[in-house]
Amino acid sequence: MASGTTLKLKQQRSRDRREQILSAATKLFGQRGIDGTSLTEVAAVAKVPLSSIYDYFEDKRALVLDVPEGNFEALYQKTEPLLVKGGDPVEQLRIIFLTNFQYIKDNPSWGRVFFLEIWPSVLAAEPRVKKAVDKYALRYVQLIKQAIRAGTYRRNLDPYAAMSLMMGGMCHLTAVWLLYGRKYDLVKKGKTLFTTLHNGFVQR
Amino acid sequence: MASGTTLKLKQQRSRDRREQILSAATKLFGQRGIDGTSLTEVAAVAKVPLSSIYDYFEDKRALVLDVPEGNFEALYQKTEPLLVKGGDPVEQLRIIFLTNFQYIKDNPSWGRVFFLEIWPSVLAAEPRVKKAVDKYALRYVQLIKQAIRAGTYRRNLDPYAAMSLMMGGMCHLTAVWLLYGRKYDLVKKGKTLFTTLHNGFVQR
Amino acid sequence: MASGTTLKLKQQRSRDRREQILSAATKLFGQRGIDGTSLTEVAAVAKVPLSSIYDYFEDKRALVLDVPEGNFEALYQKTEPLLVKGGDPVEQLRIIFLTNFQYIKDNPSWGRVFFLEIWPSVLAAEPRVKKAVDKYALRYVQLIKQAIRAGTYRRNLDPYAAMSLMMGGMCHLTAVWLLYGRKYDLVKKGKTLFTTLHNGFVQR
Amino acid sequence: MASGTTLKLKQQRSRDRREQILSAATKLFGQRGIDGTSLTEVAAVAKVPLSSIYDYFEDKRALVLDVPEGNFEALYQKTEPLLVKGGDPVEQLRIIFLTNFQYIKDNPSWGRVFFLEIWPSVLAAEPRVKKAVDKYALRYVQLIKQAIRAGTYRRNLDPYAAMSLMMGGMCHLTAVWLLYGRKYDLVKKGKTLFTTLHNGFVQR
DNA sequence: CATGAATGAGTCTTCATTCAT
DNA sequence: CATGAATGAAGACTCATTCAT
Repeated sequence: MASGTTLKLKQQRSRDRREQILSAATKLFGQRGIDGTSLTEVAAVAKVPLSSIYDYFEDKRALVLDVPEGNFEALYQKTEPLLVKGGDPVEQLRIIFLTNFQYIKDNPSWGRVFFLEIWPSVLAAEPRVKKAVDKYALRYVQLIKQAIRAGTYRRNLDPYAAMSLMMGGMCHLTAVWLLYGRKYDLVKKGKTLFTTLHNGFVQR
Repeated sequence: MASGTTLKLKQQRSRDRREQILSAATKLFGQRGIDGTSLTEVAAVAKVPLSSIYDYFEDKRALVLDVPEGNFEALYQKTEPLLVKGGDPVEQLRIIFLTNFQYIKDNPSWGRVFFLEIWPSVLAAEPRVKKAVDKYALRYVQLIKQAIRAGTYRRNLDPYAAMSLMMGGMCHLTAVWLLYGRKYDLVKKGKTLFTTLHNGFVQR
Repeated sequence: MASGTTLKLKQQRSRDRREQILSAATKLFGQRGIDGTSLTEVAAVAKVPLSSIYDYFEDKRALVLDVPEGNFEALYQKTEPLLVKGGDPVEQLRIIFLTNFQYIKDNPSWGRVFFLEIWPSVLAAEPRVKKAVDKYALRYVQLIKQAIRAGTYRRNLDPYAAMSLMMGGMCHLTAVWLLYGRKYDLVKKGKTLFTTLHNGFVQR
Repeated sequence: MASGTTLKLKQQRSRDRREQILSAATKLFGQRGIDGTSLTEVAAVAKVPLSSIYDYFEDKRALVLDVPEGNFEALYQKTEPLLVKGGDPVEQLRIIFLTNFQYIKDNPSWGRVFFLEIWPSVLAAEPRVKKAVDKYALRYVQLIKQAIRAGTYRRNLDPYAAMSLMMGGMCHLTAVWLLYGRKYDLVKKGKTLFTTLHNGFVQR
């Protein structure tokens, strides 16, 4: 029993440390960029010995890749409950889009890392991240296709171009928001974005 | 006479070397990222001794900053002749937007550096680059405003959101195009983008 | 117990390496000058990897500054036991002066670095070194003042000029001794110096 | 004739440039130290193309060595007229000593280079400088010996130790004067130094 | 003599990563 | 699992010096 308890405690502690490291990494990567952040710094901020990072992550690359993965997971968990299964595809698109803005607003560090570091970086070609991004993008494409089939969006709308506009717009808006000091309400601007795009997508 | 010729030859040679370095840098920065590219590599690709880089650029930062500046210059020179002064603002917007896609298509290296490295990076906060980018973005904003005033675009269109969609869409489309091996016609996709956005912008 | 022993061993090893580096630096700085000595050379002589130097010293400057500091400490520890507290100020002056010569004789490397590199260099303006030097010089001044008050040294003796003569004489004598191959007995010459100066200082 | 005139003009110009370079070097060496000064900087201050330095000096070492030599020459020319041939050796010693202080006061740059850079540096072992310094020092020794023979200075005075005190005192005083911002009258302090030393040298 | 341009050899410094304990 | 210490490999940058003209 004792050893079982100890084990659990240890596992808990392990998870905590892992989180500490990931969170420190996210913060620092966002602030100074991935290449501008040394593992020594990550360790310092995470209050963990440098070499302990290697107990949780294979190497720096693995750590970098885990940052978006964990956040994508969290984003999904936030989005899922809000989606009314079988509901209007456009409404679902709207929810997904805006929830993402909300998530960025709540986790600007991650926004910074993802939109200014990971996504643009060649790492997006990195299978693990690419898969997550593709999966996310694919969802947009599918909902757009559904909306076309449902007759809400026009027949000749290119679902991929449409998705590019949604993701690109989000990326640009977020980048500007971050670079200029988060002076306005990101989610509100996100709504404007969605409306404008929606106007361009609908059947007349 | 002779010395004049010599001088010209020398100046020509200098310009050439500078171009070689700049071009090597653009290429490598796009391929491996700015931080992932060492000046040693730049020198090797440019077929110039490492220390010669310092004859033309103050330091690495200066080299990095010169990449977008030079290309912005070139982009302007390509765009300007195409613009019919006093013409329809929407048509001008279209030309500027598509010329940019054409330029990227012709200079994918630069597209890579700019859209995947410089623009998203904190460097966009770098005065010199920021100025160039702002100037470019402002042009979009102004034309959109003109189109609103002319009644072509709807009154309640947020010109900045609209610009974000145009630039973000371009960025995303380019990134995907680059990351997935330039398999399709970028300019054509750019046209689709413009049409879709235009549809969302117009007055009904 | 075991871990205690291990810790001590580790600490011992660390101290040793630090000493090795410091000693190599002292030697090389004296031989080739500070600027003429590369950290690569220091590492080689200390038989330590170059990057390990940075485990013990912040940077080259810190290493340079640690050379005089450590030796001043050692010099103090040699001098202190010899001073009879409350004794004759002139006798104390004599002891301090001659102990320094003895220390130089025993550690010519340090003499070289200190008198030919650090003291004359602008580094003497470096707060850390300046403080140590000032403290040392001040001692001379105070003892001279005491001797004046005691009536041993003449009323109109400028204590600072007197100190300059003592320190300058030591510096010059040491430099010559070093540059000309340590051919004579430094301490003996030091005694001559002291006597001559003393003659110039006393009340008649 | 014409060519002769041209030649002379050229020679004059050459001498000027040489002086410019030497003067710039003296200034910069004094300010930043010899190793801290690059030839590029010397060229910039001397307003001469970098490569022209090599038309006048074999290499940096040669330039460094020429700095004290030229100044020793100038110092001699200042001192010589003041010396009454065949006069009292002590008086001559005094004149030489004080003229040197005056020269330093008038040319603090040189003082800095010589006392803080060249003299203490290993360069003093450099034959050319060593010779000049030795010659200068020898003069002191000879005058001191004369004073001993004349019965002014005591029989058992070690002329070399006496000289060390004079030169060392001058060096130390100058260094302090320079490092602490030349706050007091150097020549006046020099007089105090001489008097004190003289007191220690004389026969009783 | 004059000089702009070029360059090779080095310097300090950083950092991801390993390993013994 | 934990961790302090160690290190190899590399990077940005400098500078004395050369050379073609």
